[in-house]
Amino acid sequence: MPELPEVETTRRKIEPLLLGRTILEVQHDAPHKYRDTHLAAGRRVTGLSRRGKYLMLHLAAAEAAHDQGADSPHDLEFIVHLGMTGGFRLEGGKHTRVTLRTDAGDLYFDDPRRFGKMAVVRPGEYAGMPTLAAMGPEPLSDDFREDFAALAAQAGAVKPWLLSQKPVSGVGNIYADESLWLAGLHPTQTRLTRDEAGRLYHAVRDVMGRAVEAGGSSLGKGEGNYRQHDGLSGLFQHAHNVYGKGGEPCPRCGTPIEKSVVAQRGTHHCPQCQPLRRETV
DNA sequence: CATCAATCCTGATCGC
DNA sequence: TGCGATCAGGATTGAT
Repeated sequence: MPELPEVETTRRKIEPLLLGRTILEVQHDAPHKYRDTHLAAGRRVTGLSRRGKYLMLHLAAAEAAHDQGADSPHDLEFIVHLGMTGGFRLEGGKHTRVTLRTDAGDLYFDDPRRFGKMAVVRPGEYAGMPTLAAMGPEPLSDDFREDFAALAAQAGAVKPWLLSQKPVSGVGNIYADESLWLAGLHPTQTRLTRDEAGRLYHAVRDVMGRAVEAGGSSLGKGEGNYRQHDGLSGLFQHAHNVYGKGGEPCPRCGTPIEKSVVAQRGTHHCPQCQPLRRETV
């Protein structure tokens, strides 16, 4: 399930395949999921960026001057969300949903469960994408500061709060569980103290930083799992401490990891290391 | 406004 | 071994 580290890895991997290329055509059969992607035809990719779990191809007129190095101005953004199972491939297959035809070859978007979405918009016009419009700071940027403690002090259950993308961007189910374990916080803890918020801040940065370095997490053997465009796996799944490890001993204290459901998501935590602090009213 | 549940999807896995 | 039921979950929408 692509979260920030997987999307960032995807960005880095497909950048050399798309940068400077002209998109000739975008083929698909689901206009509702891939809105206005026909507008990309005839435009050149001048850069690839990422915001949270969203990938953006910067598009400019094909005849615009070819700047070297820095990203040149663009007048359209081709936004891609990988959903649960989306990913780019060098060859088409059974689950190819979108084909990007370029002047330097084709790139295929595979998405078995069809949760992925695309849209072409004017830069920054995210009215139709409320989560992107209200996106919190990048966890690995200087915009993410410990002053998020002020927000955390007012927050409801901490895991759903993280998953909302508002306090910080790019955290999904896997990295929420891993960050909360590292911070020693119960998934349903509310109204974090300053100390708790500080621990969570550092845990999110640590987990996300290491996961990006590892190329993200690749889980399971099935087709629907995250892979890089060349079929390579990320490595961070080997560093998971709690996700997918219900019943196994906590790496820190040996207590069996508990599996539960929080906010309709499979949730893993150590009852010993991550106790729920009762509100003292 | 905040919280919660339903919805979209289909391959993998589980239970009998 | 087969087959139906269940699980997985990010973002959005609708309900409370």
